[in-house]
Amino acid sequence: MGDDASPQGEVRPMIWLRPERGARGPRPAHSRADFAAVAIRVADAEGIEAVSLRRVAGEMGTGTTTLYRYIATKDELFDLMIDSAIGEREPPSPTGDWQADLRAVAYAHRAMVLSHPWLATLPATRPTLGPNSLAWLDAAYATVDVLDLDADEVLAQVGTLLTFVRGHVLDELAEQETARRSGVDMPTWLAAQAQYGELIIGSGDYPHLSRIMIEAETPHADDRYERAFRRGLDHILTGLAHSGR
Amino acid sequence: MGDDASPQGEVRPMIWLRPERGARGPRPAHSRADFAAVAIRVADAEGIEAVSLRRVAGEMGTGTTTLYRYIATKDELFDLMIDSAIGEREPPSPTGDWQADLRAVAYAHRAMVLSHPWLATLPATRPTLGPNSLAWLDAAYATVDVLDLDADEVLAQVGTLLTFVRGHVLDELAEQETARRSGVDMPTWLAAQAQYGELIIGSGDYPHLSRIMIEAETPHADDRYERAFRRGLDHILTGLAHSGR
DNA sequence: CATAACCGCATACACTGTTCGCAATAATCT
DNA sequence: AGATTATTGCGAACAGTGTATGCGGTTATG
Repeated sequence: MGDDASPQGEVRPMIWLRPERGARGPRPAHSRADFAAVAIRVADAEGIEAVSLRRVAGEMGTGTTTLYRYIATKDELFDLMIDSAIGEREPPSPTGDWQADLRAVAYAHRAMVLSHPWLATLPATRPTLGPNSLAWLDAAYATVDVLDLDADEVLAQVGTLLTFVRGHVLDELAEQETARRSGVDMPTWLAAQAQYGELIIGSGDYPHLSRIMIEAETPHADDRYERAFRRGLDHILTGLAHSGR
Repeated sequence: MGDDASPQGEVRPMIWLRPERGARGPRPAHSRADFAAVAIRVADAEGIEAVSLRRVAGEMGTGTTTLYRYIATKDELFDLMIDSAIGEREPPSPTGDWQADLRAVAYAHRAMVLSHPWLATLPATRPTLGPNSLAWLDAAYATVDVLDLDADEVLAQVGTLLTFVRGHVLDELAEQETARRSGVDMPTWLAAQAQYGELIIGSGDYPHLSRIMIEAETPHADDRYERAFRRGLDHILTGLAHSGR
């Protein structure tokens, strides 16, 4: 019988494969980029949870379901937002010093996500494959392409780095995002958090955790995330340098 | 007037600080753990998006709004799920070989998330601070506590590692999760994906990306994620070993 | 010039998280 | 003991969501 074991029918081609407008009908009044732009504005100002189809449509003066002439699903609107935001910046161009270049890519990536916090949470389990995302990925690969490593090694190295960056920014944003979503201001939230810390230490369980919380200075510094990021990068780049043969 | 500049009122204490039941009223018919368990069952079977308050309540035979006697918000149900799932496994106990121990922690963490895919996406911007989560964190710190590094170094090292693990598992799950959510089976989805790959290569933009896609062998291997994970870990551990003085 | 494809949109549907109010219950205070 | 008070379970209702369907007007193709 062969392999027609697939119960489901066709896959809808992803948005990047569908033409922006059909060849027949009237000229569309807007563009994908338009909708992405206003959605980004809303997300930046009020958080990703404020982005609803009705809101975006309203903000642009069109009927709600008009959006479905441009996207097939809300997730596709997110795809547009992501790729559009990534397109705001040019990926740094390689200088030949691969360590410095990788650092630059990492910092640029971090800056990008920090300026659009919703970027950190959205692509969680959705690959971002729009043209701008691909350009950045290409740039990342370009920086290590000067070494003559085999392709698999390059893949692993860039993968490790980008993976770390994403994870780090998630941590970095967790704090302020949680505070924002719970609707309290940072000082209040930090105080509540500190109180819980005391309780953890006082409980006597978690001895190692407690020691760190007491002794470490980094968590109290204003630039703690900056420092954690640099240190993490150091660790990874050192690792890369020592394993490239 | 002092510093009442905080416009918002009180912070609702997080769920771990509120008693499981009040001292006054009738004995509750269920427990937080009960609700967490059934929510986990639903999420495992049908994905996190199938977890709604009505569904969980119905699955347990209670009225929908009864849930609000146990949790204050849906996010808190997620908190319970996360900590409960983490509690299914004991964190590995240190042997003294810190490199091997960190590896063990990393692999255990990965296994945990792979067995409950929704764990990867949920805690995105929400810190998980339940008792079981804290126990795991403590275990992670314990493994590197044998070295006499200063607290800040420990913090950075463990942070780097866990950050990497989380990011990696997100990648690892992205593929199957996207396929699942779009409702097609893996072969169909992979075929569609490969077609897009051809297009990327054919376009001529993205030269470095294309080279990797063509030359690398890892992406075609069945155990590609296994290998990527081991390689990433190698990079990081090497980095840690060389920077710990 | 008929036909077919496409745009914008109003209506409707099934569902979501959450608020409110009320009867029943159990611990506490007088 | 009896009155008081905090809590539990829950039905009803609300404001909001993403999306399917169908219809009249618009544009290009045969």
